Amino acid sequence: MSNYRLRGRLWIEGPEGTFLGYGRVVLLERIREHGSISAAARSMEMSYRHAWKLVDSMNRQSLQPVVEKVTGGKGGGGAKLTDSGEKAVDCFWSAYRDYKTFLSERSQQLEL
Amino acid sequence: MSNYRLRGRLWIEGPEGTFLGYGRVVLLERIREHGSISAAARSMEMSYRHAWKLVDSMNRQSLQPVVEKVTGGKGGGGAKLTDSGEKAVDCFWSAYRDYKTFLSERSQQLEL
DNA sequence: AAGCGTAATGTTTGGCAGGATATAACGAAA
DNA sequence: TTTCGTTATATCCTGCCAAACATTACGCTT
Repeated sequence: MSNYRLRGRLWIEGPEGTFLGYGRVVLLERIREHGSISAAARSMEMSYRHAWKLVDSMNRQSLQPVVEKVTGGKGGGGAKLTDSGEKAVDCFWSAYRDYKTFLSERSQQLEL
Repeated sequence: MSNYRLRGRLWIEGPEGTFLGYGRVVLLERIREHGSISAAARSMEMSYRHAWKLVDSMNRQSLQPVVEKVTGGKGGGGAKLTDSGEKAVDCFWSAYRDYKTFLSERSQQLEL
């Protein structure tokens, strides 16, 4: 067995650059779990501002928004993952799994 | 056809982190072409310092050095790609080709 | 009307990777 | 012994991006 292994990063590119990546998808799942961008950000030690920008970027690049947001109101508002968001999450994880498989298999064939 | 496509980065990881990546391999090829680290760096608008560090990192992580260096002497010295370096370059490009193919094929299957 | 916690957005700060700069060591060739 | 362009290495400088901080808007609840 070799000292070396193949590694990489994967993302889905949209009109404005990155649409979905590992961190973005985890953020979406946290939003689903916590019901707000701010709670999701806190839960993963990300600044609210950064989280908000990521959500904004994803929504801008998606025909249907991935996250629906309510500002003001009971509890100050919140955010929820849309059906389109769920689909995006699934789509990314599916590609991510295949990608991990590829890296793992191709790693064995490294000749050095 | 979708507005989205899969993109990624690929590298070969060694004991100290990145061993070979796209930029590093191009640097190795430039060294083969120009016969010195400094000329190679100039040719790709990379600082000598940066290029030197990359070569040093690759050599440290390889059983056999990928680049042999001569300091002083005719023309001030120089550097050449070793057989081991050639093999490393080939190995990376081979994996890179497969990676590109994977990304391209998997991109078509994106459902969003 | 006041309070609450969130969304939304602007401004400032800080960390650090890489570039720029400087200088020494090197050794063949003239 | 001088010259030359390279390798080798330390130190300073800078541009960028994320984090930190600050503020406003919002609308339901009480």
